Amino acid sequence: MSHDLGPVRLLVRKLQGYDELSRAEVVALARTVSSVRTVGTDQDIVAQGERPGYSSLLVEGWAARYKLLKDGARQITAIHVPGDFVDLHGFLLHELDHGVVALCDCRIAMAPHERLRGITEQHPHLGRLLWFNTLVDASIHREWLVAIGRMAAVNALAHLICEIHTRLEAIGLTDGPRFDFPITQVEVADALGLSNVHVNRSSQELRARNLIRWTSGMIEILDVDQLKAFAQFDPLYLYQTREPR
Amino acid sequence: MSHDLGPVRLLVRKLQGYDELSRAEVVALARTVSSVRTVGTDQDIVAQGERPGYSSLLVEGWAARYKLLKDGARQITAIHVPGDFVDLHGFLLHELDHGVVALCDCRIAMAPHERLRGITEQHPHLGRLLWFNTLVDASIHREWLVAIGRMAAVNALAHLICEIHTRLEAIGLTDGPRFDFPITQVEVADALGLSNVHVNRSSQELRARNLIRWTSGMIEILDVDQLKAFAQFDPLYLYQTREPR
DNA sequence: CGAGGTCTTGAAGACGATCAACAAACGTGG
DNA sequence: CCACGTTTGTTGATCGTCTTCAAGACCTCG
Repeated sequence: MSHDLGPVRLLVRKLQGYDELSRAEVVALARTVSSVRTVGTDQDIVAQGERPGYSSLLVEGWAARYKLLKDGARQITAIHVPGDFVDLHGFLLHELDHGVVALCDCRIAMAPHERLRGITEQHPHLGRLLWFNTLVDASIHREWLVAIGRMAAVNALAHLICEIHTRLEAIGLTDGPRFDFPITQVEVADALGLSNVHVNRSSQELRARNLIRWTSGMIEILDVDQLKAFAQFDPLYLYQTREPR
Repeated sequence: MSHDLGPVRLLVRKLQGYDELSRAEVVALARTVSSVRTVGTDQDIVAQGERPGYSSLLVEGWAARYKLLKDGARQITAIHVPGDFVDLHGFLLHELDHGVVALCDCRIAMAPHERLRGITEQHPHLGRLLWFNTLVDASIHREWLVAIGRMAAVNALAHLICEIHTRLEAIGLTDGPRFDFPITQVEVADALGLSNVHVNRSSQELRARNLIRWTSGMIEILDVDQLKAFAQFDPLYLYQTREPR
């Protein structure tokens, strides 16, 4: 059943981790998505202030939501991996308060807002799962607020690594404790509200503590339990539990 | 029409700022809310990890979502004012990843989750507006990430003051540039990821610049335009525009 | 009037930023 | 396959914002 779903394959897999999906719902979801396009590294998938008539589903590649300050500083507010909608909230918000950039070459599927609205009318349960999906985004925002606001840089970095690993695991994109991490230290810095220099030194500390290995676009967690403890990482906020929603 | 709505009065007013509400929808909303209870200052409205069968609507008073770290540090991830659902997301998330505390004496109305589910089944448009409401929460989270991650303390504080003023204005709880601000500097510090000492000094700077007056639980903005410029405050992220959703 | 919370102030120190330079890795074209 | 330029990662030195600790002033409410 997980074959041949095309662009929605990983999304379906992720949603099935939240609640059971009926066959009709899977079909409805697959029908919601139209064409697929590609976006190159560092290109905007959606620009800030834009009003796209569709939401973008990340099929392949990594992306980030970001906001710019007047002095050019950038804050990344979310990191997205395959199976994530990068702007499902655009369906109801209409005008986006942030941009979305491709962190590496991406394949994007488009879900027209009128069809999403159709789901809320004809498939209330599936509609609730999409709503749920945006609630997990918000939950991740809150966790990042804690990391950025109250944790030391090293611990926040460890936390981010735990989170990404856990999210990739849910869609089958990990190789045990190892996973592709195709983004730069500058981008991590913009996500954690730090300077690139300090991210570099923090990552060195994690390596010196033998918690991770991080080379050429790939991270390996050497001691999962210790890293989680160091980061005070509790995966509850990712809500990867199957319950009737 | 805005009289006699009881506990949902301010919520209805806020939602009407997002989109038109039909009479039937207002009635459905009013019927969703059952009893009202009171919660005293510093008491938990919802405890972290709880699974309440209802969502809490703040009728009167201020509240905050927060998370605690092991060393006792607290990060406030959202500040709520009357008319806000403090945990509408609990409807679908079930277990809360954070606590909610009353910042002053509060009156809380309860919306059972089964009735909220009924709204998504029988009133899809109203359901979308509730979804929308949680999307604005998430948008505020993102803006806070920017403030905490990339702005200097003084500017972040100014930004928070602009936000609260704008949100209170939408529900008619401002007196021109003045509004009740019934929370302590410690609580502001926990929201901005700062120490209370630094919040104190930052607030002094805002006062020295003649941007605000802040005395005995009340703030007055002395120069709205200058304060907004200083905070780089753009209210778009609050989505106070009426559009078909 | 007293007590506890809140605000304010000062001094010292830490964490992270900034600036600048260099090394390593990568991709591209010759 | 190598040469080259560009991006990314790394290091050192200095600086600044914010934290911590501690004490005192203020204020509010019983």
